[in-house]
Amino acid sequence: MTHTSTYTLPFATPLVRWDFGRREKRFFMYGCEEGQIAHCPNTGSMMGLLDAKAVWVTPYPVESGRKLLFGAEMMEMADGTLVGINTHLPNKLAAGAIAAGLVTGLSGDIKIEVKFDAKTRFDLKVGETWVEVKNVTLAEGDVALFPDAKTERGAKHLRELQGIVEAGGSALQVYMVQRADCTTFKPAEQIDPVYAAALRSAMAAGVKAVALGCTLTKHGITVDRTLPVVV
DNA sequence: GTTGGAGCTGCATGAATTTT
DNA sequence: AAAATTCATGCAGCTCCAAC
Repeated sequence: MTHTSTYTLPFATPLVRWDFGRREKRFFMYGCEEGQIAHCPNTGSMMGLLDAKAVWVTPYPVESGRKLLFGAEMMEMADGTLVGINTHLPNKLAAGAIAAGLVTGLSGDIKIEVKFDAKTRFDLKVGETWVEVKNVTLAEGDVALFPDAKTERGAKHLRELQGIVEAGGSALQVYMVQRADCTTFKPAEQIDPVYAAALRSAMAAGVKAVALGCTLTKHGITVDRTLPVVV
């Protein structure tokens, strides 16, 4: 490959920057000034992101009916790195990136939130390949890490993907790295060794894994490169 | 009888706060 | 010290009723 295609997901309106105050009770992001309260759309622990110097928020229209008129989208770290925290976006980003041809060896119709059986659904199905997407926000140096907290579910998903491959199917795990300062991806061995082992096992069985890197601005998120997955 | 949609309930989420 | 509660939101899975 001599060049890489990209995919950009623009924000509906440009984000607004607040000096970061604190996160409270899971759902609230406070700026430093009076009245700066935003909904936090990230269900995770957000490890490493809560000493940010700023939070970038998207304004919601009054007629949206939301109680909070802002939603947090990105954290700005001390070194200026922007980290996307909206856990609803990775599926769209992955679908767009795949459609744009960023992931080699994948083709066919892209469907979102596809039922696998009565209990399980996967984030995407591309042609005959089942795809699970994870949002990555944690990094150590230039290494992106997942998960940022123990995730039994995540390991379960990997075992399911492995089951698909062992039954003769095709499966892919996508890590959507919503920050621009990483050059490789690794499972977070220290945080969740069970997950790391499950990833190695799945990959050995033939589950593909790819990490996609993003560049973020107040106008949108661009998926612009792949990162090597090192296990 | 069958289908579709509106509208409701309940679940899931993590951590601080409050109650027991 | 442990258990329950709270917070906003999205979504799955219901029910109910109207339109065929």
